[in-house]
Amino acid sequence: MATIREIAAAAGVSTATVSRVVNGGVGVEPGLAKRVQGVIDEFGYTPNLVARGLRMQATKVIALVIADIENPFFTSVCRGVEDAARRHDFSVMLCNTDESATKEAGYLDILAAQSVAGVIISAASSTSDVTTLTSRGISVVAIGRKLGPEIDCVRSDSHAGARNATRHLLEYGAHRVACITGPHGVATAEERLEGYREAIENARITFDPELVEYANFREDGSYRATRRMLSLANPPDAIFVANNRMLVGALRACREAGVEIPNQVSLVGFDDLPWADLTTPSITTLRQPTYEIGAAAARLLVERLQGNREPGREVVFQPELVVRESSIKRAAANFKN
Amino acid sequence: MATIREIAAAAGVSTATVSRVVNGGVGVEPGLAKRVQGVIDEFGYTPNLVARGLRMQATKVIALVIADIENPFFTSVCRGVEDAARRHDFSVMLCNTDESATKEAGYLDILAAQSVAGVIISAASSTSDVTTLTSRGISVVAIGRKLGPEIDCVRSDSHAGARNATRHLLEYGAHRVACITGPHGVATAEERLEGYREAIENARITFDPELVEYANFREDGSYRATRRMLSLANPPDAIFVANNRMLVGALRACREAGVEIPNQVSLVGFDDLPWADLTTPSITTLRQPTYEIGAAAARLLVERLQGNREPGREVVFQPELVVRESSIKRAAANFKN
DNA sequence: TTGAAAGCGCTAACAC
DNA sequence: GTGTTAGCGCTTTCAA
Repeated sequence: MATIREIAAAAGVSTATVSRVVNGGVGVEPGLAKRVQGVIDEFGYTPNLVARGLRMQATKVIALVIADIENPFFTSVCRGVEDAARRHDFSVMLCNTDESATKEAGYLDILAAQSVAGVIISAASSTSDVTTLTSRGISVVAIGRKLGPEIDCVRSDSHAGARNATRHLLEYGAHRVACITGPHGVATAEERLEGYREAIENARITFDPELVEYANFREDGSYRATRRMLSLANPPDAIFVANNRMLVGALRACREAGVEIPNQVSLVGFDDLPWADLTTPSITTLRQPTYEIGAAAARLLVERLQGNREPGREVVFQPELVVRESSIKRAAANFKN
Repeated sequence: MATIREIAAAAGVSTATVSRVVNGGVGVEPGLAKRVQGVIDEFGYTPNLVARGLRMQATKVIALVIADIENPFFTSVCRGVEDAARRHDFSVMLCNTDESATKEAGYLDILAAQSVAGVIISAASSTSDVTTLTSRGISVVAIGRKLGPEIDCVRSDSHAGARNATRHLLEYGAHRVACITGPHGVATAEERLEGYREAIENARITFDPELVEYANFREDGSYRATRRMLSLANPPDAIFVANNRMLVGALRACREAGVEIPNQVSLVGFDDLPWADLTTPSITTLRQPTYEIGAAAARLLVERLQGNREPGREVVFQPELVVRESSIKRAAANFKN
């Protein structure tokens, strides 16, 4: 691989001139620039990004740290980030923490040591510590929840979404609504539970702890939770499930138990699914603008990298309730019509 | 952020000694090593990976270049790669090419310039050129198809899988089997079509070009293809769909057309889906060991990085036909029982 | 066993 | 407008 020195030698100029040409050619006499560019093309020279990174103390890489790469929510966010980043010549390094605080901390160390330009993070838990990054001047944008007063954040309104979904279930004929939420200490999980609880209390229904379970945001967690709830002496007639992968587990548990959806148990999930309209019954979900969330996060980050020094900004999206068949009990639906 | 010089100064030793301690402490007197380590811990020093990368002309990063991050196949492969890579202290940089040769070429340039240790690539098309990487001594492992005699490859047997799936459809009562495959020039797409064709010809059925369509490996492509086929004067009574995202499109088109599955049209998809058992009817698919494919690719790559110089190796997995409801016509099923 | 010093490839003062 | 040169932080001869 050619280095800048070889190009300089071949073109009969200094490395500084080559560097200038590579970086836009400002302050280089056009004729010379053209000649140098010719040599660059001829050799197929590309600047060594590692050397440039060392010299500049910054790279053109932004990292995206997500909790679960197998969740369509995050992959869509990722596309949003990537498209926006590319427009500003950043490449995106994706790190998957598997919802583990340890893995997350490991990645943050590596990212800091790699001098990434900035980090977009969907923090694993409330104990997540991004000072590793911020203390070295690496900009951070949070997805999902606020990490601090000075850290930009893009999120959707989990609280309102959960409240609306639960109210919807109650309005459409459910009397005993359960909630399966994510892990303790995870902001989105807690907020969604809180929204559920608020809707329950607004409806003057006594909150029943038996109908609430913290699970792991994966299929297996909600599968077990749903099985338990269905075997209760007084089982729920509706379940609000706090993310999309858990919805799959709940659906599977209902199927296996021979429980009819929505007539015996209604179902609403948080986060849409690409196939939510293809099941029988189709699934009512809270849709979030996933791509836009990613794009907004990247935009905020790029602005920081371009020198923006405003205090921590926050972009909040409203989830949209997409009503499908899984939440409309027959009797209630008839009643409504 | 502390540098090696500051640590050296604080410990009263040379940077060489600090470097030795950081890298395992061989050849350093144990007492000294301990003292230096104390200072390192006290300062929270972590070596600058960019500087190390420049000096070593190699980083501890491997890149995974995939065609479609929204495809569960790739995300699962990704997890396999990541877990295997982490065990050898590599971090994984994920690049999504969107099935675009241009994006792919751009990423390969960047990766080369970043001196990544190695690249695992699911090449976008047959024109993919990895010499950018190999000419700089960067090891490459291909996923999906062989990129050259010296390049390791991990793939599943698309040809056999497609043949089996098509034969299965014919055995279970279909007479006019269609095939929706991926883009022209994409190896997996061509091989799956070829396997389909072989099964058709083995069954002494005349190959009908009307029943074959190249689409884009996404929902919308197969949606359009399915609509066209269903409106044919002599429509198919079964469709073999060459990947999982396209299966969704086919399913949706059948639903909208009011076509009953499997009795009017049977369906089989290549690649399993996390929810293939949850639709009504459930979907017959060819399951590939996705996680293992990723893990195997990472293993091959790490071996190369550790000095393995064998000629190009190939690991081939056999897809498993998971028969569910979408491919068993009622009459035929009765007949079989 | 330890240290001095060169140099990885690049950019940006600064000098001309 | 162009060149000289220092130095980013690290590893690694080589000498002591």
